[in-house]
Amino acid sequence: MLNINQLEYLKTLVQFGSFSVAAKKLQITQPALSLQIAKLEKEIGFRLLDRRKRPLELTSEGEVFYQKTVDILLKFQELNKVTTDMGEQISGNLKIGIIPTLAPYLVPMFINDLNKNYPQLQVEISELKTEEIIHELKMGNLDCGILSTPLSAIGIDFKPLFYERFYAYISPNHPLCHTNELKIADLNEEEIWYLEEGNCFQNQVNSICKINYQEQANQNLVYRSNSIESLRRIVENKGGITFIPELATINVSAEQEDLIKAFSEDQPTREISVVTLKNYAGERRIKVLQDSILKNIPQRMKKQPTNWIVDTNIRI
Amino acid sequence: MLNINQLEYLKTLVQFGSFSVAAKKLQITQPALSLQIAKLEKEIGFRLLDRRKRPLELTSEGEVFYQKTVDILLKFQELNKVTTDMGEQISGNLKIGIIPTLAPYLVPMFINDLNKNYPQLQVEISELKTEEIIHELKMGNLDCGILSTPLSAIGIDFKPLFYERFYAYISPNHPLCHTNELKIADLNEEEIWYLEEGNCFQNQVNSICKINYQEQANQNLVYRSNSIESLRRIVENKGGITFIPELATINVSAEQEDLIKAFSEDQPTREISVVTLKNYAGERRIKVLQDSILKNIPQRMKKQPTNWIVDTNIRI
DNA sequence: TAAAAATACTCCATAGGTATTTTAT
DNA sequence: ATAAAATACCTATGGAGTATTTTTA
Repeated sequence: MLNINQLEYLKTLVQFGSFSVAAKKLQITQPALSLQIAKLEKEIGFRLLDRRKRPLELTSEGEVFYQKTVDILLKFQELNKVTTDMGEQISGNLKIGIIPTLAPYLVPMFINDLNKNYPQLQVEISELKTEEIIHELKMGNLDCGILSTPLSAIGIDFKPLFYERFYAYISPNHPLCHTNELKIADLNEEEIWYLEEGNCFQNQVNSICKINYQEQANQNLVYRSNSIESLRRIVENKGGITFIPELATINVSAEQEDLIKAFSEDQPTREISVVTLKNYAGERRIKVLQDSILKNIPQRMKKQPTNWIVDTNIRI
Repeated sequence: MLNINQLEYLKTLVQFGSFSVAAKKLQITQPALSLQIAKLEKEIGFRLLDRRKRPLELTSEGEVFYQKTVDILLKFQELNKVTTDMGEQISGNLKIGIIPTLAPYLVPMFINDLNKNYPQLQVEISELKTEEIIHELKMGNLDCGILSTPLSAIGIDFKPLFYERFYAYISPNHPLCHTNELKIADLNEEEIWYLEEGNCFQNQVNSICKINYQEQANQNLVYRSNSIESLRRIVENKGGITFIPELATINVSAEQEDLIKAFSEDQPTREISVVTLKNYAGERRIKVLQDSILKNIPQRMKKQPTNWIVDTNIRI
């Protein structure tokens, strides 16, 4: 008789493309995994995987079976959420995906509070880009994501949490460092350091500056980073300008403080939301997360600004 | 660790409202069932059922859990259909619900052919009314239904199979038995024998005759039957008229033949379809059923008539 | 030839059985 | 008082482990 474990095993196996690697992830031995997959294949009467390929590949029938498998496991997780969500105190685990331009600043703000108030709740945080978060949500590998919205992806719901302004971070050697009235139009895009493509923060910066991506070969350093902190260091050491989000302006040294410049008018802002699958069954734990975050961020960031909310341009 | 069997057990237990009855249906002993449900409850941390009620009742948390359970079991059946649908020859089982005004005439026409050509396919047929068929489909207890359409029910697909005319069945003592030009308007609704309410055939008869239901107390016999055959016997013995569907006009004795009267103009017709859940995973076995039926019914019934297709007035 | 998957076997957890007691109408 | 559910205990199937061989990139 077909069982849930076998499906779980199949999913992991397909995800990692190797019996031994998947077995390790599943915390069982490789022979145990081989055996269960073999049993599953015998039960259903056809081969799920082509063992000659490395990494392993699904057969065409296996492909269909695998899709249904992912479906079922999702439903199963829903069931588990329902049960843990019903207990007296929130328990179980909460897997959160957070975009890299937010994670290092936001996580320290709420995580201790959350852990302290809900000691039974096992929190797992992964830094992932928006697309990755959506994908992992749909695969049932995450409970929720914290990322910038609006965003249109089928089967996904989002609830705005707070609003975060964009700031400029300007080298002390740069003339704009001393201006009082910084405007977007004053920025020279040749002097700006960028995040690697695929970060939604960067999409937004492009849209703010109306840049069409093209590699700038006229600089002697091209450094596309995934982290705001890296760019900040570059600006400090090599000059130039970068964009930083509001949460990155909190708890900085006095010298760094001097390099942070708000825009004087028409301040660009990004909306940060919690996203889940539609019909996600763990409402209560999401509420708890939301509350914990809102309790620990500056008051002013909670209300929707009337000015410029920069779209993410993400349509999945 | 929560497993599929336990969910299957829960579903059956809720369905039958008794441990001992459900255990029997599940082909296990009552203690085995009690134990598994107890384990399940321990695992999830709350009581699923109120044992003090008889029949057993779900607790309020149990209600939520049960809904998800039905969901999962449906998905699981999908998976099983996928696998059996993929094998060389069609195998597994096919649970069909057929409305009572169709079943006794249609089933004998195709069942031998189907069994002979697909010996590996275990066919289970239940006579059920339309609403029951829809409900059982949604509960995952049926693969498909054969009933009269059009019908609007969310999550349900239907494919027309054939078209069946309504005939009058008239007592030999009745003057209309000898007319050549029978019209709907000639019928006196006081003389007509009816099926019990809830049969879609009866809805259609009402609509044909433009009757608004009201118990006719002026007769010395009120007999609301669930079967066409019963009404036919009544007409033969007590006189009067009833409606019969076209398939009930085939393979009848010479005497009965004489009592069957077609309507001379504007012949009312019902559309018969195969219904499944949307996204039903066993497409191939449904195709096989369809082909077997179409192969064995009169050629003329297969083409959509231009005249009067009577609506079922079923909106679920 | 080295890493990965399959096979052989051993062990133990647990689902399910029988017998019996407890509970509820 | 009787029927239904829970409990106690036993058995056996099968999942997971270790050791080893076979496969294939």
